[in-house]
Amino acid sequence: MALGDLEREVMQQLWDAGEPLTVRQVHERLSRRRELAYTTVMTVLDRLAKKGVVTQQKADRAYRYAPAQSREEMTAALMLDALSAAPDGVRDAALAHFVGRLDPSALTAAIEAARKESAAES
Amino acid sequence: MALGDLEREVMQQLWDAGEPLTVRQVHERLSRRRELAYTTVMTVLDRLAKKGVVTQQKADRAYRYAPAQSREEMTAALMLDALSAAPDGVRDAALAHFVGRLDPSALTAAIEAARKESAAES
DNA sequence: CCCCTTCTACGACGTCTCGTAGTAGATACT
DNA sequence: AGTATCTACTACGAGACGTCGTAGAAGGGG
Repeated sequence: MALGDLEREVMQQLWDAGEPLTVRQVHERLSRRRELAYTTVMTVLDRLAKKGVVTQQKADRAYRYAPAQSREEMTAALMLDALSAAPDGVRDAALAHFVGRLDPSALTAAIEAARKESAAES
Repeated sequence: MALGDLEREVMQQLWDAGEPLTVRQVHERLSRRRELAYTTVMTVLDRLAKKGVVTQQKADRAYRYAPAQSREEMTAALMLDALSAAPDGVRDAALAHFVGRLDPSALTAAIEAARKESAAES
């Protein structure tokens, strides 16, 4: 599920908003930085919905769009995709390469956070 | 640097071979499973070279193609790309999500391997 | 009741990437 | 000289994406 540039910008707005947005709202926010037709935003939101990365809820007469996943979840999912693209024998080595390239303190912090997370959910 | 299906298959052959291959050699290997024109393989290798994921060395009169990176390195790089696509504030949480979704024993094994690796290179 | 605004639905077009391949031209072996 | 082998260049169809336009439903104000 690779997103295009504009698609990413739109997701950005949805995530930043923290609540479902209408096409008009997204269009307004994007219009602060660049000129875009209303229908362009609509098309992009529609495509994102068809891809399943945003959800559509009818409220009043306008649809409201919300991300299907948090930024963290989507990012983690993309990383997992990249990892699982490697054939079985290579996956461990690839993971080792990856962690080797991380800031060690960031890694331990992440492990700690993940541990807390899983403890909290049970 | 997202690769297409055929591009991935070609990379697979190059990695499996462990040595630089000519267009003809790659073509032969791929032909065992599917029918493909020689020039198709050539085009793909050329595109991969232009993307920088394989290197071209002239040997005799035929080019020989070799992966620019190992499978592990490329996979790790892709994971890092996915991670750095997240804005600063989200990156830590994304990493936590990622490690939370890994098999813990795979993770500790990877950390161990990475530690050994960095110790060896110094 | 009719018009204007607001939304969605659907189609369209240009550009890029990718899979797929043909043809032309260089080069070398026989 | 003729044939095989390689690279270079071009091409084309499909699909993704950025970008919009138009048509048509639906509600609010006069």
